[in-house]
Amino acid sequence: MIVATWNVNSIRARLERVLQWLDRTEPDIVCLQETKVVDADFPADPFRERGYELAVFGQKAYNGVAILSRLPLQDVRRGLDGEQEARFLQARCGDRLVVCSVYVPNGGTVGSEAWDYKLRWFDRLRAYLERAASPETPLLLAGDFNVAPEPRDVAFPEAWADSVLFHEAARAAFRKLIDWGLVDLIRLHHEGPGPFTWWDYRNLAFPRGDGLRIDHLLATPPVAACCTEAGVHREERKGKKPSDHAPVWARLNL
Amino acid sequence: MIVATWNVNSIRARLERVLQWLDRTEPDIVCLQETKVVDADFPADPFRERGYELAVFGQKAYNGVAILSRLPLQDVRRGLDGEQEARFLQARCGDRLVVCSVYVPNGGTVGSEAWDYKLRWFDRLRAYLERAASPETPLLLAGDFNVAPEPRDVAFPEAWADSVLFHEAARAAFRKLIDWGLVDLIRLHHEGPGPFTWWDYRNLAFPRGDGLRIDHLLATPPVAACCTEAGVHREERKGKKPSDHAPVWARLNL
DNA sequence: GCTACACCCG
DNA sequence: CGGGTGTAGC
Repeated sequence: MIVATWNVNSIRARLERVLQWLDRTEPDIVCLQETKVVDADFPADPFRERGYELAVFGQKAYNGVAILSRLPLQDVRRGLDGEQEARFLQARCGDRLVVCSVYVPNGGTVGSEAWDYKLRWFDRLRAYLERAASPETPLLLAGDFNVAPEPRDVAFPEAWADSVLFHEAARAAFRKLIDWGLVDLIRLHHEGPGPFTWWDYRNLAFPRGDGLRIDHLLATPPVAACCTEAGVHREERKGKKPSDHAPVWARLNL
Repeated sequence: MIVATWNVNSIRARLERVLQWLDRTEPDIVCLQETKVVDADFPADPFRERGYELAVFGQKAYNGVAILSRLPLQDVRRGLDGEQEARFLQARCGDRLVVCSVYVPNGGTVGSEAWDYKLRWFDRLRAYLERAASPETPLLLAGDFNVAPEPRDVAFPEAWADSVLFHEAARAAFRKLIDWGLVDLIRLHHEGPGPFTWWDYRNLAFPRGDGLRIDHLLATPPVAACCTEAGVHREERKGKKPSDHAPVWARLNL
């Protein structure tokens, strides 16, 4: 089976591209972020027509997460410890695999209130895992973590050193999450540098090759053990009306 | 030769549709209205590539008129008696034919200040013709006049009787303009009702057939005498991203 | 740059 | 409804 995550930067603005990618990729499970739509307006029908069950958790203008699954979706949990922002959505796909679609706060600028919120959000996510999950059971955390964990995850690390996406404090928060018991599926199959998953819309970042790897598929060891392949669909950052993020995918021999 | 007028409701939003229509229609002269763009941002290159000379007169958010011509453009005049609003543009196309792209004020609501301005604008246009033109020389006034002159120019005349587009005072102002010495080229070839040129974006006006004929090709007798055919490209109101206006065209055996 | 949003306008 | 404007967020 194929699992994937994609920050689509508005599911309504991106619908045609997402559907075409879906038809080409045929993933079994997809986590979406920044859907930017309230649940009543989520364009569910084209996904249902393609055989997916949906769990959606949206809000008015920002954020918004969703899970598409060809396996039966159950035990849906919306929000991290009952927060109102639509950044966390969990569901069980099929018998055992628990999947979380995650959109970590960007952090604004280093030192801001938003920055504090981002670092705390990592702590709260780790606390949630400690209390509600176990590294021994099949769990997939997929989403936009807004952190490039290591220098090889940044095309020009020096230029990004003080940014919210690569600041040492954000990387430390990400590492603490990993240390709970998660495996970075991309790094099982790619040494790097890259593959990158995000290029700023501004400053010609994509043509200049100024990418970061901030979208991740993180899984517990029983899931990671059966990951045979993983990658990034970089071509989705090209052409007309791309998201600023590319999809990240992994093949699981479950 | 073919002459045409089209209120495009933003040349930037409509560019692809206008170019495709141009390639299919191959008009020699086109008057555009509601280009909604300052001259520096007018997308001139695709028109030049197709063999047109351009005269443009635009402003920031509203209005904006342009003339495209395969014949040499000369003697360009911008604005009606030096007004700032981009509603009038005149040029000579080729040796003798003078062409004006005209965007008459809508008029807001009957009785408003905008309504007064609309009626006066017609007076000023007539005064301009009296002082600067002659019914004996080749002149084409093409544009959105925001007036349906007669009941046969409105699909549901009773419903529109008190509107700014069909109010008796607006029709009288239009008639006075015609009486200077202009011929309505569409009415040379169509008895009506219709053909209509505008359907409100709101209230499902197009599917309900609720159209008005408010865009006109008005010409002096020497031009009208060689008009062999005229019509409205109603299909341009269909499909994706249509303008609310359809192009009006005429064939001149000049 | 490319999303949203609110507002103005026909 | 579908253009324009501006502002905010990333």
